[in-house]
Amino acid sequence: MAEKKLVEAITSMSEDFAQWYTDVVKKAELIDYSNVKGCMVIKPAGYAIWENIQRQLDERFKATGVENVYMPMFIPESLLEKEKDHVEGFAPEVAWVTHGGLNPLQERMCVRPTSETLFCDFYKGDIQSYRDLPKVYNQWCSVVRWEKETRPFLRSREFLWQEGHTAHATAEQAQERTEQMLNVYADFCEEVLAIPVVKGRKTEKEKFAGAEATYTIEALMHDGKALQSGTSHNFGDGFARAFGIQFTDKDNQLKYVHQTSWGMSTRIIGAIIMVHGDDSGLVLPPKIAPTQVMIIPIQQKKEGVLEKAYELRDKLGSFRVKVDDSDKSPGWKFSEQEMRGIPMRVEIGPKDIEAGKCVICRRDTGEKMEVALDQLEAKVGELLTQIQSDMLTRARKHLEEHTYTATTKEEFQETFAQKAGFVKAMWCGERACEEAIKEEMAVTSRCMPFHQECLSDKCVYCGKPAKKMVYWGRAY
RNA sequence: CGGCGUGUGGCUCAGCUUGGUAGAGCGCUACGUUCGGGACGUAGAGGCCGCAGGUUCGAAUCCUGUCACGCCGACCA
Repeated sequence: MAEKKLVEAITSMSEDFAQWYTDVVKKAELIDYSNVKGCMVIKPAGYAIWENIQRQLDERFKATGVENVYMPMFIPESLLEKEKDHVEGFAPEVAWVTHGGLNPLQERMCVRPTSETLFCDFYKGDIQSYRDLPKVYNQWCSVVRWEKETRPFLRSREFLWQEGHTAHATAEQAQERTEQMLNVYADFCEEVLAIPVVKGRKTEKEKFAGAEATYTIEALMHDGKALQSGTSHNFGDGFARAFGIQFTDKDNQLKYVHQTSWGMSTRIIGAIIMVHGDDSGLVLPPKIAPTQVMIIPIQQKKEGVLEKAYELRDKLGSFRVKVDDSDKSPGWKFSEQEMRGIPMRVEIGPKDIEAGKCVICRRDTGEKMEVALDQLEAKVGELLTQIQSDMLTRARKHLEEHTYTATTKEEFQETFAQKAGFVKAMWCGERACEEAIKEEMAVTSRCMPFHQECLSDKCVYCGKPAKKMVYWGRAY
């Protein structure tokens, strides 16, 4: 992290974390607020991050056999209503289309809040035989949920995401796909975004409307709040029964398919900001940064300086490099590069050219060093790799240092009163108990991790026999 | 949905109490000097004061209504 605060315009994290977040989002020019409440304008710097996420995630999907499709953005009311739990979960937050031009519609349609019902309606006609299975489809699209309180990336009324929807012949295959995709998300977060996550299963209370089981990856933000960063659901044959999606199996029996769905959204950009950012602005992991290296010429009007800068850019052609040749002062450009989170900076001026070297500076640590021009390419490659891995190490340390345990109710309350982070504690498995915890302490169960530990044999809250260890926390 | 608050150049805001015909800083444009941590000078462009009524000789300012946005709560992946 940079030693001192270099940019006055950004509120420091310790002063007001929410304001810091808003300042970073604006100063890094990721978005602009629009005149449509709860909807944001994603600007080039923000959209380029999303494009990198899309490209790298899509490659990982395709490697597991996923095919992309596109579904309608409208859902007729009768279709949305077919699965009871699902409609109950989403009805309070859908936007309705009631007119076509000047005429009222016979049946109103909602703008998709998620597309399970559309995929089910499609699969119903498209699947007849076991030979048609599995279906492993995904779509990149936007969805609409009429949120009352909105924040850039974290919760907006329209957001971009991908939603995968699969249909399988057996429950085992569906479960396997559910876990496979959760692992794709977790690996992507750690390897590309340098964000460590906790993998686990949601409780009944927190699971997706209509799912049999919901799995999640939970990340910990710098302020100690949790952010659900990706989900994967196993629907069993619930939707198949509601929609009548049947196939004839090898044994000539008519059976219902088993389905899954999984998604990751632009919300993950909020996680990148809140996991890696510092008081000078955004800090992007090299693998996701639209620009990895910014070359800043010093005294660029002096003969040969700009030419040298362009020459270095061409020499660094295997990375994503830009030259800031605007007529701002160097100090301005430094701040700009820092606010935007560009991982590395190269300074090149007349003195450097004469000495055959340049100055490079890491965004994550602020460390500056001199490098001979003929070693620049190797050094940049080496440092970008180092930054990526250091960022993950730092984030992992933060996660570990802000994960606490509690075995008694007093300890549980005390920890949340004094610390911000995850608290691992045993739970009896009863919904009423979970609700009481939320009511009394304003924390929710984040997940029941795959890596279970036995901290005690009693529920941390009610003292009844414990069934699961749960990660608890305050969430975005 | 409930409580509070705010609408004045692109942005942040002053002016409103006590009506007299719109200001500052930043940003923007042009030219020049600068350039190793947000440089400076000179000249310039840009606003029917959220909207609609009303009071008045005269309204950014007073009155009524309305719309939008923000924050806090409730709800919510």
